[in-house]
Amino acid sequence: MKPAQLTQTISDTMIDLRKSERKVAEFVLKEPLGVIRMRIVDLAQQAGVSEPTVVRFCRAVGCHGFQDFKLALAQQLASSPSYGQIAVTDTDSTREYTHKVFDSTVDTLLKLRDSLALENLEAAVAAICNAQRVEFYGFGASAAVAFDAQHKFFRLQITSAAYSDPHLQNMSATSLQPGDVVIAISQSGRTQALLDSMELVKRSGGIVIGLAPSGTPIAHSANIAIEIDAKEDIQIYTPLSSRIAHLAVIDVLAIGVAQKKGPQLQAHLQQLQSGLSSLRID
Amino acid sequence: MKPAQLTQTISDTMIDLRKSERKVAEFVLKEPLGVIRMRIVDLAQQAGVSEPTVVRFCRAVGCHGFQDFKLALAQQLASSPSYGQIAVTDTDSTREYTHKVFDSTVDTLLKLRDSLALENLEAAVAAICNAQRVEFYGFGASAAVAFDAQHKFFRLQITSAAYSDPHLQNMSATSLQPGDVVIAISQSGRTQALLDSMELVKRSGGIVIGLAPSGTPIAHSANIAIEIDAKEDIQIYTPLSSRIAHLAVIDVLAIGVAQKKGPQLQAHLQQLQSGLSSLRID
DNA sequence: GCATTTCTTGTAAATTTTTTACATAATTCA
DNA sequence: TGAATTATGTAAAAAATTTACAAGAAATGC
Repeated sequence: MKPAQLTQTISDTMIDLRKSERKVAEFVLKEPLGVIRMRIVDLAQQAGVSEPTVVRFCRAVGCHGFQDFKLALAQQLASSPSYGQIAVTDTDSTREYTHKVFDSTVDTLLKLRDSLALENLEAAVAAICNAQRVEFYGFGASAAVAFDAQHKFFRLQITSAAYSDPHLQNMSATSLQPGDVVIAISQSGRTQALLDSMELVKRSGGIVIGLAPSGTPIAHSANIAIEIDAKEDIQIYTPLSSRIAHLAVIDVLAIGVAQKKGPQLQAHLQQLQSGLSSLRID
Repeated sequence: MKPAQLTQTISDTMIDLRKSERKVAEFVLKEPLGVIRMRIVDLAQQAGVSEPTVVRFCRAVGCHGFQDFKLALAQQLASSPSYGQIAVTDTDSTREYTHKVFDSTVDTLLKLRDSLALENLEAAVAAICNAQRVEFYGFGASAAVAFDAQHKFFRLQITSAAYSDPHLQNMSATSLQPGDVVIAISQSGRTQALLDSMELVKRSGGIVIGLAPSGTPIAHSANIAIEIDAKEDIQIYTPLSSRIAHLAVIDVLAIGVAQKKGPQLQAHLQQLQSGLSSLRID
């Protein structure tokens, strides 16, 4: 019924439109973000046509009326915030680049949310719950993610460790028991040393969960691949959003495990909390 | 400005609402998908209240009026298909909590984006650019943030270190030169050991940038406070979103520094990139 | 426990916004 | 070029939203 991509429909319908309706179409495509806050009179004026023409345009693109049209447009724009150009330039003000950093991060997260393979997540959660030991391997920016993950899972009463040193990884990998889990984290998906460690894990009978971009060697090599295709900012600084994307996925795994472990955990966490409070001041 | 996750806002605001407004809130949360196609009369009737009450409800949750409210709701639903009526399947609960993690993270980020004190960010960037050394201190979950930050700033050709050990922090703090910068990261804002380290830094003439919730001792004690009030998930696990919020702020700082350092950096980063590629496979 | 004040909520009116009806202008085709 | 057709705008009607206000409920003080 409702076209998923309204702007697409508008482009497609364009040739069938009358001259003044086309003016409306062009204006909408040029400034879709502005349109969703406009009244019909504003849009009519700005497009240089009369109000009924706007209504006729809305009907022509398959909507029931103007309100209906705005709603559909708003929905489309909500799912692709990238409509507003996100790229930090030299001349950006503090406010601008702050917004851009947040917006692009949010954008990455929303896209990732909808592209995650749920069955792999479930498999990963199940594997983690069954493991005696859970370890996190990562280098560079992924090392910080690994340590964060370790901290988080440790709190969930899971024996976990994080290694960012290939020697330590190798040593630990060879001592794993069948069923133990290693989560290999890589933003590039192509780190040779990590692949080597993964090989050792698999030889020990361990299960490797890979957090890496799809189609990369690490995603292929993992027993359970959680593919994370965060749009890399190739500019000034590397793994920015992708790192946060990885953390979010770790969070999802942690929640999944927490849910599975159930209420036994609650008591433990409360205890932990009271222990921590002695380190804090009022 | 506009709440990203309207339903979240509605839940949060619920306690402040009057009885009949709450009826509207409950109805909206129960059937959000239906509401976006309703007129104000329909919603009023179905919720069992009068039309002005609906308008008052819309205002109470931060919208300008009913239309505005519907628009915001539509936008959220467009980006959270989980709200759509989907038959309960085996994968559904996974889907649900996955969405919750992402949605609440996004929510936190957007709220933070609009509440950051820009002038403090600018002051922080300026301080970092002037420093000979930049160090990151944090414990627990904030330790991972500190290491991530260290990694990021190191790439920007800034002599940086990260310590999550109070002894190392103290030793390093006493050896700082005036003008050097320490970024103290705390999700609680009340870690005693961190406050002690900060005191030492200040005695050495160093500048302390504090990343902590507003109104906390660490925020007060810092020379430049960047207040981060991420809604803590009191549930199963602690610092979840707040940790990502801290990372995002670090990103903003890094961008700010990168921008100030200007193009001289570009060449350096390219060099770095080619160096890294030897560690990766094709 | 009653009177007074304050806060809630609905009714009805006013305003705003959208849509329809119709007339005029523009275009097409013979 | 002129009749027919289509396109567009004007103005009025309808619909929807918002405001003003009054009645009712709850809370507070005496």
